[in-house]
Amino acid sequence: MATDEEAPPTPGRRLREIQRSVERFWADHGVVARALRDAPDRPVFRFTEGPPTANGRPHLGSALTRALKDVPLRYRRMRGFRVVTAMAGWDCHGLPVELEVEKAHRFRSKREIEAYGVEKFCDECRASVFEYVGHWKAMSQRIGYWLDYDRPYETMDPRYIESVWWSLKVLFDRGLLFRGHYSLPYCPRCATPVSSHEVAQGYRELTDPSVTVRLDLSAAPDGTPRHLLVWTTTPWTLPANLLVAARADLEYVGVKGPDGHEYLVAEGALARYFPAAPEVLRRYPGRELDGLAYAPLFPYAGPGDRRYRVVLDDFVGETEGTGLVHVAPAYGPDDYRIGEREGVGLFDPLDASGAFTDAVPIVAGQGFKAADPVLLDALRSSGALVREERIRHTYPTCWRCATPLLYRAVDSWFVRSSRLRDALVRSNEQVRWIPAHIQHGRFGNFLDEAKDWALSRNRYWGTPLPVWRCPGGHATCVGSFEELGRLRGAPLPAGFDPHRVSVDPIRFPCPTCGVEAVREPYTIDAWYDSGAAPFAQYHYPFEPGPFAPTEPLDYVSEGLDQTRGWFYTLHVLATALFDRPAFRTCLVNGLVLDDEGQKMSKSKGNALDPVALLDDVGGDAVRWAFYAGDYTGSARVSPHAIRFSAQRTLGTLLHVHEFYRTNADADGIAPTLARPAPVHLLDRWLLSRLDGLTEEVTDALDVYETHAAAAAVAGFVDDLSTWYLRRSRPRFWSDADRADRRHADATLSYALYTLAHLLAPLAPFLAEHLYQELSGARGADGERSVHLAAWPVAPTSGDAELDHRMADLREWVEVGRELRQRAGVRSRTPLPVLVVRRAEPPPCVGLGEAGLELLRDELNVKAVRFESTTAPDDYPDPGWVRRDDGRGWVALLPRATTPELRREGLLRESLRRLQQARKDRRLRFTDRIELTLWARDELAEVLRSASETLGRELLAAGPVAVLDGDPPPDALRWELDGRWLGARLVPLPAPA
RNA sequence: GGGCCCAUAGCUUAGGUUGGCUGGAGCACCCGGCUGAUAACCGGGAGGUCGUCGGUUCAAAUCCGACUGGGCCCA
Repeated sequence: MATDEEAPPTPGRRLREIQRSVERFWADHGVVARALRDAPDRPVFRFTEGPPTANGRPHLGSALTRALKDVPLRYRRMRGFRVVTAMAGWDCHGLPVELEVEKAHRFRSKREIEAYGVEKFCDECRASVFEYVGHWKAMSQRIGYWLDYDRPYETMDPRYIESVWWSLKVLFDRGLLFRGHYSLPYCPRCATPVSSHEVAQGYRELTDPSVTVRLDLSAAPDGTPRHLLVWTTTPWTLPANLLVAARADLEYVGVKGPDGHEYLVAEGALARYFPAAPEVLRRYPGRELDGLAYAPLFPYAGPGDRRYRVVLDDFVGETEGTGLVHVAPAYGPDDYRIGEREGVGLFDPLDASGAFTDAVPIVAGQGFKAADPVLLDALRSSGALVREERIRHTYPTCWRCATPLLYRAVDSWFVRSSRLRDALVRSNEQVRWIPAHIQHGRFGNFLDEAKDWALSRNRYWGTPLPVWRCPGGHATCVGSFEELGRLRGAPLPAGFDPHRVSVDPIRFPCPTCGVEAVREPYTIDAWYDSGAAPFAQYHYPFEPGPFAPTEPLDYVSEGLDQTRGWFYTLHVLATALFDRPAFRTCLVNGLVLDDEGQKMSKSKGNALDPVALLDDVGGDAVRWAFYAGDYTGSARVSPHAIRFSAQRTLGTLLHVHEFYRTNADADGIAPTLARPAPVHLLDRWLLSRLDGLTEEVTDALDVYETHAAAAAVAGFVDDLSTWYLRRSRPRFWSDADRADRRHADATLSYALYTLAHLLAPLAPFLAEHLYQELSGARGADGERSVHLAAWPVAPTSGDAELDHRMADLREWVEVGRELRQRAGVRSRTPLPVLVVRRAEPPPCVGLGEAGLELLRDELNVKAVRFESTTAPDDYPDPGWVRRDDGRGWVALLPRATTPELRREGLLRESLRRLQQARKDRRLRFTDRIELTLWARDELAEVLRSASETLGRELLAAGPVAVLDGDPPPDALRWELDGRWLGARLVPLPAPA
C-alpha cells in the first residue's frame, strides 16, 4: 500500500534533481568535451565568445545572455556543424581590474601606485583577474552554457598580446594608427584622465564665478570703438583663449554702451545684458562676423597667424551667455575640435597637477582654481571685466576625491575610424541583426558618426601600446616579439611577458635616424583587446589556427550594452584589418528587470544572485522563463514567475513521461525509438502534430527565433497532455486490445523521444533526462547523449488535413459541452444524440468512425447525427437545447435522457464515487479490495446487474455483494439523485 | 539636446513586415462539470477606449504624424 512518503515531489524539485543527476552524468562521461571536440569533417559554424571580465560577479543579465547564446550553438551542433570555436574567453585588462586593486590598498592617485611599485601593482592585478571566475563557471554550468573552460583565451596571455600587436602594426602601416590630442575630463589631483562612466558618477552642485569680459575689435568705420562680449564660468581658461566662436545663422547686434562704445552680442542675449533696450548701432548676421580679428586678452599665448579671430561653429547657442563663445582649445572638447579645425595650435599653461606654469607669470605655481581671483583682478584693472557674478550649477568632479574636473587636451593615440566610416557602414549592411532595428538604429547611427577611437590609456595594467618614438618624433610600431628582439639587437628571453614592466625599459635605435627610441608610455583600451578576439584567440597569424581572414563569424550574441562596446570594436577591427564585417548574425538581448519593472542593481537590493537562483529552481526553468519573456527588450524576472512558467510546460512534460514510464515499466515494454506506423486516430494525429512541430522548431531555430521555438514546444506539450494523453489514458492499461495498447505505447514513447531532441537546445537538462530514460541508455554511456545526437528530420510537414479535422472535432466538443451544461444534464449521464445541422458535413466527419467514436465518447452521447440545414427541423424548444451560431450551423441536444441511459448514468456515478473512495484510502490501482455495497430499488438493480463490471473496475476480489437497505453507520455513504449508496472497502493483502 | 526601443484584459503575452472574419491564448477571478490526472483536466462567464490625439483608407491593434508614460544609449 502506498503511503504519504511517496507524495510526488513538486515539479520544481524534480527539475532540480534532474539537473543534478544530468550534470553528474555529463561530468562522469565527459559529455561536454565530446560535444565540443573538433570534428574536422564537419562544416564550420564560426563563433567567438565575448569575453567577460571575471573580476566581478556575474549578474542575472549575464545568465540571460548565456542562456540565449547557447541555444543556436546547441542547435547547430545537432545539425552537424562544428562550432569554431567554443573556447571560453576572459577579458583580463583594464580599469575595472586596476580599480579593485586600488580599492584594496586605498590608493587615491597614480602617484601612490607608482610609489607602491608598478610591478607589484600589476602582479596584483593579474592575481585578481580571476577572482570570480569560479562564479562565472558555476553560473554557466547551471544554466547549461557549454564552452571549453579548460583552454580559455585570456587577453593578458603573451601570445594574445602578440596578435594584438600584429594587428596594431597593420593599422599603423595603413596610416590608421596615429598620435594626436584628445580632450577629456581630467582630475588634476589624481593627475589622470577620468573615463566617461566615472564622470557620470561625480556630478555635484558647485558655486563658480560667472563673468563676462570684452574683447577689443578694430574700431567701426565711424571711429566708434567696438568690443565682443564673451561669457565664461572658468576665468582660468581665459589666458589660453585663442578664438571666439559665433554661429552663422544667429543674428548679432552692436549696441551702444554707457561709455558710447559698441558692444556685440547675439540678439537673443540682448535682454540679459542690456535690459534697458539700448540703441542698436548695427546688425550683423552671424556669418559676417567670420574672420573678424580681436586683440588678445592676455599676452601669454603669444601671436599666431590664425589666432584671435571670430570663427563660426554650430555648437554656439544663445540661451546662455552672449552668443559669442570663448574658445580655449586646450580646455574643452568643442574648443579642441574648433582649434584643430582652425589650425591655431594649443596653449596649455597647466602642469600635470593643474598648476600654472611660468608661461603665465602672474599666476605661476598656483592651482587653476586658485588663479581665478588673480586673473579677474588683472582684467578688472585693464577694464576688460564687464560683469562679475557667481553661479550655482552642476559640474563634474572626480568621483574619487571630489576635485572639480577640467577638460584638457592630452596626447593620445587613435585608430582613425573616421576614415573607415564608409567601409564600416557598408559592411554593416551585410550583418543580420536580431532584433533588426539595431542595424540602422543604435548601431548604424553610431557608425554614421564614427569618430576617431582614442586608443591609449595612461594606465598600467593593459596591453602596452607597441610604439616607440625617438626625440625626432619618428614612430616605430612593433608587430611581433621577433621584431622587437631584432630592433633591440637581441632576441627576447623565452617566456617573455609583454606587460609594461618588461616592455618599458626596452629601447632601440630609431630605424629612421638612429637616435634612441623610447616606448610611448601607454596601455591600450581594453575594448581593443576583446575586439581582437576572433583572431587573437588563435595567436593569428603566428600559429596556424582555424582563423580565416576572409570569413566573418557566423554568429555572435551578447547584451545590448555591447553595441558600442564589443560589437563595435569587433566591427571596426574586422573592417580595418580584413575589409569585411566581423559577424553575419548578431543576436542581441536586452536588460533584466525585476518583478516591478525596475532595473536590478545591488544598491536597490533587488538583484537576484544568478547562482543562488539557478541552484534553487534549476537551469531549465530559468532558461524557459527567459524564452517566454521579451528578451530583446526588457525581461521581467522573479523567482515566482520563473517557477511558474517552467512548471507549465516542463512540469507537464515531465508528468507525461512519468505516466508513460509507470505503465511501460508495469508492462515491461521497452520504448519505441523508431517511427511507428500508427493505426489509431489519436496516434496518427499525434505523429502529425509531432511532424508539424519538428518543422516549426527547425524553422524557428534556423532564424534564431528561440521564443517561437519554445512557444511551439509549449503548445505541443499542452496538446500532448490534455488531448492525446487524456483521451488515450485507458488505452495504456486496457486488456481488451493488447495490440492497441502496444500502439499507444509506441506512439507516446516515440513522440517523447523525438521531443527530447527538439527540446535539447532549449532545455538541455530535461531533454537529456528524457533521452536517457527513453533511449535505454539510462546514463550508461556518455556517447549516448541527446546533445551528441542528430537533429530530427520529419518525414512530412504533418498532415494538415488531419490537424484541421481534429481541430474541428475539438470545436464540436466545446459546442456539445456547452449545450449539455445548458440542458443541465451532467456528463456522466449518457444522452441519446447530438444533432448537428449544417449545409455540408463538418470537417471532423472526414476522420471517419474513429473520429465520431471519439466525439461520442468525449460528450457521452450515444449518437451524433449530421443533417443538412434543408432537412425538417423537428426539434421543438421544450425538449431540446439549441445553439445557432449564425455561421450556418445549428447544434441540438435533448434536455432529458431515456430511462435506460439514466440507469447507465447511475452506474457510472456509483463507479466514480467508489473509485474516489479507493483513492481516498490511498490505494494504488493495483491494490485489490473486498467490496460490499448497500442500495435500494432501481440503484440496487443497476448495481447488481453490473456486479461483474464493478468487480473488474474496482479490483474487487470475488463477487461484489449488493445488499438491500440502508448502509450501516460505519459504512461510506453517498446520495445519488435522492438514493443512498453505501459501501465498505476492505483492502486485501497483496498476493505472495 | 540627439538617437533607439517599448506600451494589447489585474498579470504574462500572440497578432503587427503583407491593413480586412468576432483581437487569440495562459495565469488569477466567478459558475458548473470531471478525475485511474500534475500547481491536473473540461465547459461557460466576466474582464480590452489594442497608451492619447490626429491623419491616410471603403476599412487601422496593424501604415503615417504628434503627444504622454516607461526604458536604454549618446551629448
